[in-house]
Amino acid sequence: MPRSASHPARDQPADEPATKPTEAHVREIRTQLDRWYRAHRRDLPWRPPPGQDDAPVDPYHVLVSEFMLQQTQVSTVISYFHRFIHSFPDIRSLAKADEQEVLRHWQGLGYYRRARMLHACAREIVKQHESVIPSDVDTLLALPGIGRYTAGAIASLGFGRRAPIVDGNVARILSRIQCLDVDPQSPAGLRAIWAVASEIVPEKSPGVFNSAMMELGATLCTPKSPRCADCPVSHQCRAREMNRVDSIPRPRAKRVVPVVERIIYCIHDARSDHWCLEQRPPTGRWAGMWQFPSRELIASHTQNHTHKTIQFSQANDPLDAKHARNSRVFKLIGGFDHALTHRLYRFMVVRALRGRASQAILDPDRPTKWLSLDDSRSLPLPRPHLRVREMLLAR
DNA sequence: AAGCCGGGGAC
DNA sequence: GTCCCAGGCTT
Repeated sequence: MPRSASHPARDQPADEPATKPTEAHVREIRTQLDRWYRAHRRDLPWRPPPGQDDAPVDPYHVLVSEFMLQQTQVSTVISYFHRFIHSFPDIRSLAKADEQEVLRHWQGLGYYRRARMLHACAREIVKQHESVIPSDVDTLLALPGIGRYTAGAIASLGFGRRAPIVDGNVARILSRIQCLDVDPQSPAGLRAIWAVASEIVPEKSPGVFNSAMMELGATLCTPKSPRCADCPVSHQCRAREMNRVDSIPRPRAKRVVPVVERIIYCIHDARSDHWCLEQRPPTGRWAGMWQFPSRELIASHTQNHTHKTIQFSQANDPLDAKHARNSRVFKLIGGFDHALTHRLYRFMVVRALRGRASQAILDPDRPTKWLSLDDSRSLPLPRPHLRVREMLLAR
């Protein structure tokens, strides 16, 4: 790319933003960030012990933690990580585990495809790589569930390889440091950010540097109200210099959230004190997990959902909600909302006695099991159905 | 390029 | 209530 002849002083083409920090800035950012991180970092179970930041870590721990940390905050992951490593201490034990058992350890964490991907990834490593986790980015990228962020994280944090990473934190920090007014979600924005990340990651202790970037984003350089006064690289931050920290990166566009009304049938066999659970299909939301039979109450629609009380629309399900409220077979026992990122579920919970009417609810294409509430703990259930089970146990 | 996929922490 | 998080896969 030729430099602009009309701006000979600039070190960037005139038609592009300044995407490369100067060498002096890069040196200072690395130095300050390293010093700050070693002094202030949190102690996390997949990291080396405090004060031993350059000590080797188990790449398997990095692998598991990075899968769990995709789109998930550190504080949420910690307890799941401990239980997971306790049950599956190494790549072989994970590879030979039953998928339902892996899902059960993921229960409540969300984005359940990650669990199945991690399981498939472990099996692939055992099969293709003699149970040794690959250390180079390209080999890692070929494994299921590993994209360029996770590949770079495993290579740098787990093996000390020089590899850039860009997650939500790094994207925000680099946007601010370079004052990049781009959409960090867009391909163009991501290209620019990855380019900066590639320049800035050092040869020496790249894992410490990458961890430091994410730590900074999680604790100081937050989306709102960043604590610039405490930031080790505030003097290298162009957004700070331009007084644009609050507008970079640009907030993403908000979306309308559809409301989905569903009815959950807790079908009880009084003789055995067993309850009916059905398995969800192998794809889509909560894939492969088990639930109390649930059916849509009304077609999804968007609406203002600010009311506190559960108000259900006119039912069009086969049994009719009015019937469900009043009959001897069906009894309304509660309702609650469950918010996902792109949907709001409004659940009505009904207890049903096992019989012909309740049998009509079941989808013949879905596997079912009749279990005591206690025994149902052996199955992976989505969060709303964990809640339903607690409702039944409390009765 | 856009949609899909959970749940919760922090405010 | 809001925003968004140690993203990747599918279409």
